[in-house]
Amino acid sequence: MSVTIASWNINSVRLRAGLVARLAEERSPDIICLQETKCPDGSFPRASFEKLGYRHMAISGQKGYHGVAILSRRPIVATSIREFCGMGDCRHIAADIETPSGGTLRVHNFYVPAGGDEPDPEINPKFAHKLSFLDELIDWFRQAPDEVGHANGTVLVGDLNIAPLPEDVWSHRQLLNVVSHTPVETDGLERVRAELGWVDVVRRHTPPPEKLFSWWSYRARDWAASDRGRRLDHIWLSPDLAPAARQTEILREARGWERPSDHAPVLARLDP
DNA sequence: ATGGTGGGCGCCCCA
Repeated sequence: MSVTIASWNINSVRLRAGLVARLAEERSPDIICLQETKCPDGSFPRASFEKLGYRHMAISGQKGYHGVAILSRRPIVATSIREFCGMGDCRHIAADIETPSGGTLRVHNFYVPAGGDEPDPEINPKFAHKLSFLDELIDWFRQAPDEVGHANGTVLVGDLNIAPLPEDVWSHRQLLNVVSHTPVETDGLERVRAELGWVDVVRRHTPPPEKLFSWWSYRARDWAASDRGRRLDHIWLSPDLAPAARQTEILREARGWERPSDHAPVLARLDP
C-alpha cells in the first residue's frame, strides 16, 4: 500500500504532456508534481492527465512563465497556494492527499527562482529575489510550522534551483561561483532544510561520494557524454515521515527522451 | 573567453 511521488520540471506542460504520459507508463507514480508548466489554468491539459488516471489536480499557472501543478490518482482533499516576495509568481502549491491507509499526506510543490547569471544580489535583482525567497521560506516555517506541516507527514518537493552538496554538481570547484552552487545559496538552502528538520531522502538513500544530477543544460553538444549535471530537484520529507521512505530514483533516461525537458524526474516511494 | 539550446510570446523575455 505504498505511495510513489514524482517531481519534474517539465518546461512547458502543453508541449510535453506526452512525456508525462511516458513517466506514468514507466513508473506509475501516484502523485506527479510539475514545475515550469508555463500555462494559464484555463489552458492546462487536464483531459490528457485524467486519461492517465490522474483525476485529481491542483494547478497554479500563469501565461508564459513559472507555474506549478500537482496531479494525483488519489483524492485531493484540500489545496493551498502561497505567494512569495509579493511578486505574483506561481511558484508554490500545496495539496492534502488521501493515503491508502486513510490518512492524509501534505505535499508542497515549489519552483524556486533560478536567480539569473551574476551571483551578486547588489547588482542582480534576480539573485536578490532568489535569496529573499529562501529567507521567506525560513520565516514561514518558523512562524507557522503547523500550516506548513501536518500530523501525518509532509513532503516538500520541487525545482529548488540549488545543488546543495559538492557531489551534486559535476565540478564543485568550477561551480563555486556559478549561480545554483554558490556558498550563499547552499548555506541558505541548508538553513531552509534545518528549520523544520526536513530529510533530503534522495541523499539518505544515495549518499556521497556518489554523484547525483537531475538537470543537464540544453547547451551541451552531448549532455550524456559530457555529463555536466547538477542536482537541482529535490524531495524532502518531514522527520516523522522519513522512516516511511522505501526507495528513491532520479530517472536520468528521461533526459534522453524525444524533445526532452532539461530536468529529469525525481521519485520516492513511501509507505505512509 | 565565449557561446552554446530551448520555450513562450510576439519583434525579446526567461531558463
